[in-house]
Amino acid sequence: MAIDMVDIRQKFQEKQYKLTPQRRIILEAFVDHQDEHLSAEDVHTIVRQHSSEIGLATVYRTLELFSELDVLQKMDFGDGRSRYEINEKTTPHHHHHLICLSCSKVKEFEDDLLETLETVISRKSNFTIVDHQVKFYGYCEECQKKREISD
Amino acid sequence: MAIDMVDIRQKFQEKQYKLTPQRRIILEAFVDHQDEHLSAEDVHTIVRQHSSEIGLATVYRTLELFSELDVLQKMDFGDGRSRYEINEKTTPHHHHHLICLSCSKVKEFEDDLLETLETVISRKSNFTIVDHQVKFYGYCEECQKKREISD
DNA sequence: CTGCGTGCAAATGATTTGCATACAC
DNA sequence: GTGTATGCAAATCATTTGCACGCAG
Repeated sequence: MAIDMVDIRQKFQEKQYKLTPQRRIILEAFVDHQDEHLSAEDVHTIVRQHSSEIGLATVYRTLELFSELDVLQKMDFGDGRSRYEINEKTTPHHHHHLICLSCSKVKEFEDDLLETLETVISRKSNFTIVDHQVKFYGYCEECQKKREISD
Repeated sequence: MAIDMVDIRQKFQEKQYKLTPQRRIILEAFVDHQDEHLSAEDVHTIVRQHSSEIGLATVYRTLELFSELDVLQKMDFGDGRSRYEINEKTTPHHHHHLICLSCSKVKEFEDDLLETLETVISRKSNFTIVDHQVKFYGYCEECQKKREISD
């Protein structure tokens, strides 16, 4: 569940990156906010509370860096900003995102069914699939109830 | 294959929208560039060649309008700009996008398998699914060949 | 006519970048 | 020490918006 700090430290050494306090703090923010899909702004806000000043530009640069190192995964829910989450390399389970059209909350759904589809596509299209991203749009349980009331 | 102009004209009348030359021309751009996933800039460029000046702001407003009317479908391939394609309402087939990580070209893949997955999700998560978007990232046939050569 | 549509320029919002300073290794 | 990181402010890029004018119905 937790991040493998040893692994991360190693990746940093390999690439000659420095493990600065800012980078640690930003990483911490993700550990403290598991499964929350934080945006750069979100991270910046969180980080400012915990500690001193970290420039927004640094947050962006750090998020980019962690994405390259596969520590974080950059994702896009179509709300005009990039969001990030910890990349759990230990769990090969791809999870899909259920995006509520009403309250915009994002839930996750564990599933491996897509592997089948990938095989079909690879075969039919001669397209080598490396990764996929699936988003389902609809209405979450809470918003469905609200809708029933207001209708 | 072609757009149903009668249908579109009707939608416009219903909503009291005007079918201006600009709007026609922009629509034409999509007819002339089927399956090409045009961005606002793309449309603007295309349109400028064919005819006189159409402001970029107008292009944006028009694309937004057509999306609302379900004439176009707005999509996001993560390249920092929205892209649009004609919404073929006649074909209920959802097609998925295969995005090449090497040449960035986007191919399409027809498939209905996801309906199964939607049912599973709805049942397990109490999430009412309205729509989905699936993107597969990988390497297209051409780029695979190039890779073999350069490796 | 009349209000919706357009073009232009200016505003916005997320993200990036240049540069002088600061600090991890 | 030395080159990478950081913070700040300015730059960039896609998209949006305000406003006076133009034209489709």
